[in-house]
Amino acid sequence: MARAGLTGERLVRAGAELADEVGFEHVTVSALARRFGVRTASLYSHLENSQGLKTGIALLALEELADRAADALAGRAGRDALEAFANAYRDYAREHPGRYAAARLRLDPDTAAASAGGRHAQMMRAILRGYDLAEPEQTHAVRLLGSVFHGYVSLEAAGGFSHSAPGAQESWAWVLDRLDALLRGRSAG
Amino acid sequence: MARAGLTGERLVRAGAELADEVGFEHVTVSALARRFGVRTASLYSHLENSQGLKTGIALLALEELADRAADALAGRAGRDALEAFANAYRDYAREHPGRYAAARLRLDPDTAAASAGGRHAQMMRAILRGYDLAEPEQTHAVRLLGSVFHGYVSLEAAGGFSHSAPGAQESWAWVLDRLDALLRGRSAG
DNA sequence: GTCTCTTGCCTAATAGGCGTAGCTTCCTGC
DNA sequence: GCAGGAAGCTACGCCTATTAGGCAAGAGAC
Repeated sequence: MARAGLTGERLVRAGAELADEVGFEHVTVSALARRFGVRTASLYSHLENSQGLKTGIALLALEELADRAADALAGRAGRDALEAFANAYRDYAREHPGRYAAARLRLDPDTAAASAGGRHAQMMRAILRGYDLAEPEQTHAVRLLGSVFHGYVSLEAAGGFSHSAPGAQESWAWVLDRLDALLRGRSAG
Repeated sequence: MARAGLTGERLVRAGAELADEVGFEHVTVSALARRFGVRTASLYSHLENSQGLKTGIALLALEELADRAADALAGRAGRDALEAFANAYRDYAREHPGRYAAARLRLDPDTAAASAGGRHAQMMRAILRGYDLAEPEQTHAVRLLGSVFHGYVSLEAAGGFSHSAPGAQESWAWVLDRLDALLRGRSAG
C-alpha cells in the first residue's frame, strides 16, 4: 500500500490549512485523516491526541505571527512601528482566521513558556521604546495594545463591523492614530 | 415516572450555569441531560438541537450583560459612565466566564438583529454623548471601546495578565483613564 | 537476490456525543 | 372515566476520539 508520508510536522501544517478553511473549532483528527486519504487511527502514531494537534497548530500560528510582526517591525520606530506591527496582526488574522483562532488557544504554562508568546510581548515593548513610558506604565501599555489589537481583530472577524458604515479599515486607521497620540501623551489631532 | 419539568427556558438557564462551571465549549446536550437526570433524547422536545442550545445561552448572556450595563449606566455621564460600563463588562466576564464566552458566539444575522446586541451599541453611543464626537468619529470610538473591553477581558480570562506584575486591576484602571483622556481629546494627566 | 526488521498504515473495538423515530405513560378537559 | 396531547423513554444510526494488535513495504545486511 502506498504510504502517505505522515509526520507530526506535516499533520500540524495540514491542520493549520484545514483550520483556515473550515474554522479552528472544526479541526478534527478524522477530518485531517480524510484529507490525507488515511484512516483516523493512523494519525495517532504521529500525534499524541486531538489536543496535541490543536496545541501544535497554536504554536505554529504564534510562531508565524511573531515572524511576520518581526519583519514588519524591522527598521521602524515610533508610530511607524506601531502601525506596521498592528497591521501585521490584523493582516495575519484576515488571511489566516483559523490559525489566528488557534493562536488564542489557552496553553498550559509550560507550553506557553516555550512558545513564541514571549516574542510578542518583547516586540510590543520594543515599540514602546519609541514612546516615553516608564514602568509600570509600559506594562499597562503592553496590555492596552494587546487588548486593542486582539479585540479589534476578533470583533472584525466575528463580523461585528461588516454591516455598518464607515468601513472597518477607516476605523482601524482612526484607532491607530488615537492610540499613537495616547502613547505620546498628547491627543488632539 | 416523575417528570423533570423540562422547558426550553429552564434548559437554557441550566446550560448557562453549566457553561460557567465547565466552560462554554464543554456544554453538551448530554451533559445537560445528565444534570436533569433525564435521557439525552428527551431534551430534543424542548431544543432544536445542540446549536440552538448554545444560541439560547448566548442570547441570555447578551441580555443579562445589557441589563447590568444599563443598571451601571443609570444616572451617570462622562468618565463616570465610561468606568461603570466598562466595569459591568469586566465583572460579568469574571463572574460568568462561560456565559461571557457564549456572548461571543457568532450569531446568524437574523438572530443577531433580534438579540440584545443592539442595546450594547446604543449604550456605548450614550456614553459617548458625554464626549464631543461627531460622526464618523463616534462610530470609530464605539469600535474602539468594544475592542478594548472585549480584548482586555478576554486576554485576562485567558490568563494573560496573571503571571506578571502589576496586577490586572491596576492596568485596567490605567487603561480606562487613558481611554477617557483619548475620548476627551486630551491625554496628559 | 534473499532475509529480516523496522516502521507505517491497517482493522477491530470501545466509549461517548448528536440526532431521529416511534412508543408509553401521565395529566388534563370534558 | 375517557380521549388526546405532552413528557420522557428505548432503540438506533452516524460521527469523533483513542487504544491494541496485525501485516506488508521498504531498508539494510549478507
